[in-house]
Amino acid sequence: MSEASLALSLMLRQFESISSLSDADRIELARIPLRVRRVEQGADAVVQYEKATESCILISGVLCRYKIVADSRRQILALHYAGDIPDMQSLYLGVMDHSLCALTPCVLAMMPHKSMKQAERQQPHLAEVFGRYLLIDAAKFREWIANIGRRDALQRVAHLLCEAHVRMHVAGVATGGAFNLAISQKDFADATGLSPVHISRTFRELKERGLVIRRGQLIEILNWPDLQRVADFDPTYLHLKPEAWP
Amino acid sequence: MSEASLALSLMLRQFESISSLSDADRIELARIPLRVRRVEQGADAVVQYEKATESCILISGVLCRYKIVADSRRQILALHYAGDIPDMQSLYLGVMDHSLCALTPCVLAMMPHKSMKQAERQQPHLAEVFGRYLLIDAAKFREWIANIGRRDALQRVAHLLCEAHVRMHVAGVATGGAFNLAISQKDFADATGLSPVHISRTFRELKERGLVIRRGQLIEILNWPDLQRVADFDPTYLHLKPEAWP
DNA sequence: CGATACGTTGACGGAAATCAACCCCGGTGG
DNA sequence: CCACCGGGGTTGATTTCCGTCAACGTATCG
Repeated sequence: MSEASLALSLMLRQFESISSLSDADRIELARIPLRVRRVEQGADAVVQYEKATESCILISGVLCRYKIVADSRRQILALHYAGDIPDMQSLYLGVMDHSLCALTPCVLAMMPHKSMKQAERQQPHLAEVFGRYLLIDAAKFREWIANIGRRDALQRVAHLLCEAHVRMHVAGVATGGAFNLAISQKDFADATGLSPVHISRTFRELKERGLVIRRGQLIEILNWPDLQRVADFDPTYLHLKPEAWP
Repeated sequence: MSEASLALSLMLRQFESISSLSDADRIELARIPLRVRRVEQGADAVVQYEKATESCILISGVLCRYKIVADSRRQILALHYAGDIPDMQSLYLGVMDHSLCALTPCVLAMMPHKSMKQAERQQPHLAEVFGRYLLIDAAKFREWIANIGRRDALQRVAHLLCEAHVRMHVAGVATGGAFNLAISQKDFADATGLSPVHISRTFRELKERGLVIRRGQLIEILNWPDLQRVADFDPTYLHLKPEAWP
């Protein structure tokens, strides 16, 4: 399968997990021209204050949205996996209030906003789908706030892993009790508001408790029910269709 | 002015601060029937898992969106002031993934989703305005994440006050260097991910540094430029129209 | 092979949580 | 009128979690 057609099928699956698409919707989405773009690890795909004219589908790799605060500390706002559209909001919001960085080498499919708007006009239902996608994006931010604000280190990391596990399964980029998350402990730290050193200790504790093992890039979930319990994970906020969640 | 017409003018001002309305838009918005509802302090206006059929304009009081995590700790996700529409997203997202609580006695104007959808149909531009409003909502969540994740107590409280100051001015519910924020230190704590005791100490430090004084319900800003500097406050994320910000 | 990035571990320090006492103030009721 | 109460706020003492620093190990790569 070519990268562009892979991007299309990932996007379709993504939308079908939260909404329903008609054949006409699918055809219209397929009309959006895709330009493949590679971003090397550590490079920014989009930077804050930029004015965007296209959005991207993440075909492979892990990408994050982040902000830098005063003393150049980084806070990661969201992690994105294959199938995600991390900068959809730029379709409606002119200027970026945060940046996108490739935490691993990434392959993106760029969609011109012009074509996306055109698709919306042809199939108004697509506007609803895009809107729903963005609102669920916001719901994830809300959970992220609760995670950082009111959970301790163990719960934070556990919760992040729970969300990653579910989302990667729904997107069809992971199966079984393990998944690939090739990001560094520094990245985990910036995502959870902790320090890299403490992330190391936290993964040790997760292992000691028999919940999760991190082996290089692989996250192996040893005890899914207990992990959810420890993390206080309730996937309601992902607003998935019941069928989508295996 | 009646409460309902006050609600309308607050809503119009809110939308005009981030977008532009035509006369037709304004007329269509004015057609939405409003039902006034009072919520006493400490009561929930909307609760998690509920299926909403209307959204509200906050006419007066302070309202918050919050989540409860495992050990019944509360995390406030957003503060809302007069003119805000705190549950706009329920227009598109069936089930609530968080609750709304009145931190002070509140007066709300309830808008049936049916009428809002009708307004969108009559004036498609309104759908864009609603969408933009929701995307800016999400942008505030992102900044909230950065605030809690990577700033210390002093910066967090300072940032929260900066945002409140700007938003209340833009909404026209505050003027000059002081504003009314009748919420308890427990509420500040749950908003910033800190403890009430530490909020008390932090306000003391803000006063000692000559930045802000909190006198009962009144927040007096003593040194706005320095407060912004300490808070690392950059209002880009509010996506205001240049004219809106005095 | 060094060079470099990433991860681990231990020692130490610091920011904020917790605990507890106390204060102030507004309401209530004898 | 004043005693009593309760909610919020303040303050100090103590604890805890996590950050920082530093040393060391390990893997990858030119």
